[in-house]
Amino acid sequence: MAESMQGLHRTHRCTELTGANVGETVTVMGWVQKQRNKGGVIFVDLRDRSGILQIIFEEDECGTEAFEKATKMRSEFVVAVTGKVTKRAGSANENLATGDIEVRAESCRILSESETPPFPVGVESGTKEDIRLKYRYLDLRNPELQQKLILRSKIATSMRNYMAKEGFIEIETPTLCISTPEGARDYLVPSRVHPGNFYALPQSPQLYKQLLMCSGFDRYFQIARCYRDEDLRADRQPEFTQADMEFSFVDVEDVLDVNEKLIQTVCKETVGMDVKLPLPRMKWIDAMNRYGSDKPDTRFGMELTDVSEVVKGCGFGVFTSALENGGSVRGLCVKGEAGMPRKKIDALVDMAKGSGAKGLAYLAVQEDGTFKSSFAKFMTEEELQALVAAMGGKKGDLLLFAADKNAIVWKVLGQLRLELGAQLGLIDENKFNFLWVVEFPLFEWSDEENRFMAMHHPFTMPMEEDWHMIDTDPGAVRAKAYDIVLNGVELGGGSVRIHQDDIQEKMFEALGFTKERAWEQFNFLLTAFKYGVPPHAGLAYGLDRFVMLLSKADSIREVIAFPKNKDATCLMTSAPGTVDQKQLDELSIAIAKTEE
RNA sequence: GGCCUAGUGGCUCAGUUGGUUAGAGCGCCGCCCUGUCACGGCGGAGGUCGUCGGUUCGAGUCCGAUCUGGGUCGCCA
Repeated sequence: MAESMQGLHRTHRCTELTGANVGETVTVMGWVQKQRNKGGVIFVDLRDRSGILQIIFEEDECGTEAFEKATKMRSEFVVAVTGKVTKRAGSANENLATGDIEVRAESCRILSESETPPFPVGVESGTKEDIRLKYRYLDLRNPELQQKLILRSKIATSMRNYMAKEGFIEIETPTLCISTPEGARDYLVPSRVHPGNFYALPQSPQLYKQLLMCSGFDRYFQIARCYRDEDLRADRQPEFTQADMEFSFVDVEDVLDVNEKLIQTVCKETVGMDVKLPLPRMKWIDAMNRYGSDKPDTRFGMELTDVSEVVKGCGFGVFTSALENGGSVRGLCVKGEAGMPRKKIDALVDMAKGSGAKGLAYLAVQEDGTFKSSFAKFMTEEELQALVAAMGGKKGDLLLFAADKNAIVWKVLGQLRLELGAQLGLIDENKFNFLWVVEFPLFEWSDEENRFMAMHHPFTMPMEEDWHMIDTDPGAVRAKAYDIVLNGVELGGGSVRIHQDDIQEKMFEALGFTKERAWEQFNFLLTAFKYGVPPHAGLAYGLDRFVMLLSKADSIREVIAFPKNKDATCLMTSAPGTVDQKQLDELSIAIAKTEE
């Protein structure tokens, strides 16, 4: 029987009470974490979002009625207790913030009873994630999870405050938008009023914020929900949150400068971390050459080495044919791992194949100076020695090589590097390495589409010094685009936008758009640009990832209150679900039968 | 869509080369206990091993399919 709380007022949260409150009569409310019945005395650990407080029930003090209720209290009952704060008579509990005090109950109410929960609540239980997601509201009672959401709130608040102070105006943009073709798949929303027409949920407020610049808002900021209908990962959800900004009358430096200070401020205010400025910068090409990634984890070394020149003309066909096809040969030097068991090496080879390599060549420099290698027989001793020297290989080192097109070699070795870094414990988990990656290519070639695609988006400003190559060698043109990377995770990215119509036209041309098609798809933006557009630039953070990293969570799901699983299903609500025929009819939608 | 991985009482797990009534800890229920806080003591309930099919005298244990969760590749301008 649940009781009313009529006439009761909570005076404190559990851990708001300290020794200073001894003697006060207080009323606390929360969930029963644990009841310990000693017969004549009952202890109840009461939990609220602040933490845990011990309540003690003794029949002489609280009366028979309250004592009887305390007897019935079970885990997750919601109770209210009024009593006097006292120093504990017994020993203190050092594990609790309130471990030296307790509340001696004078009366209590059971506000809500609870069935036995499906898994232990409020503690680390090791319960599988699908069960926890189904009962997310219970899992969220866990203090660790609560702390992550509280940190999220602090980060968002800190960002807002900073941006406001810097003169940014927070403006909401629509979530019912027009679908645009480039980029990720859109989530579509059918229009009832316009049968056969669809809104798209925004993948980002990109175009709107550029229009706001056209409107003269000068500095815009928004914490915006975004949607992408692509397959999920540990750090990807179908809906996620961007901390989004745009500036007028600026260039790259201005954007980076404000954002460095933003990062410094947020880190200091939320987790007390000091971030030294300026943040390091790395050109995209250097990031790829050194780390095989455009979001390098610089917490450890093991950088890639390009040995193309060294193996040119050697006897190993895999290497030479890769070079002949315009590719490269690069390697990783894994210190002290010459003795790595064959099985582990094979696993690395499989991993390399999984990311597109045809194979992975290895060479172990054994302690006696001899080589154990998958390709030594194809090369002369001199060639091998030169290769080892180029790699900086010493006795006891394991050298791994990939030979292919640059894109594949980078990817394979970049991934192996991360895997080995993790396996060998090279990563210092206490480091927070922020890094700007700048001078991204403007385009990347798509084999699938057989054309150049915008690496960032079609409104990204090329670097002026590269513009002359737009016709002759578009792949070599760099963009005024930048990413902010933290510990190997892309935290955010942005660019300077094109505000000159001739450049924009050329861009569309390079991307294979006809003028008509470009106008068809981006009509509103291109029209707006005809009426006076300021030079502008911006950046957006993946807020979820930011929180994930600052809270040291393993998955973005831990910092989102109600996340979806990897198939984009909500295990709690079962969304997405089917709808009534009536609803479909109103939307003029027929479901194509899917074969079993 | 591909690959890897897991699926045994409410939770976390064990389960040997396939062999009689499938185990443990926690939790749960009952009784006892006035200083516990991973409380303690005694007693008890609860699973047919994700599902379907196959091999076998016999399957949690082998095979096939399938479902569900997680990771990953493709994908994510």
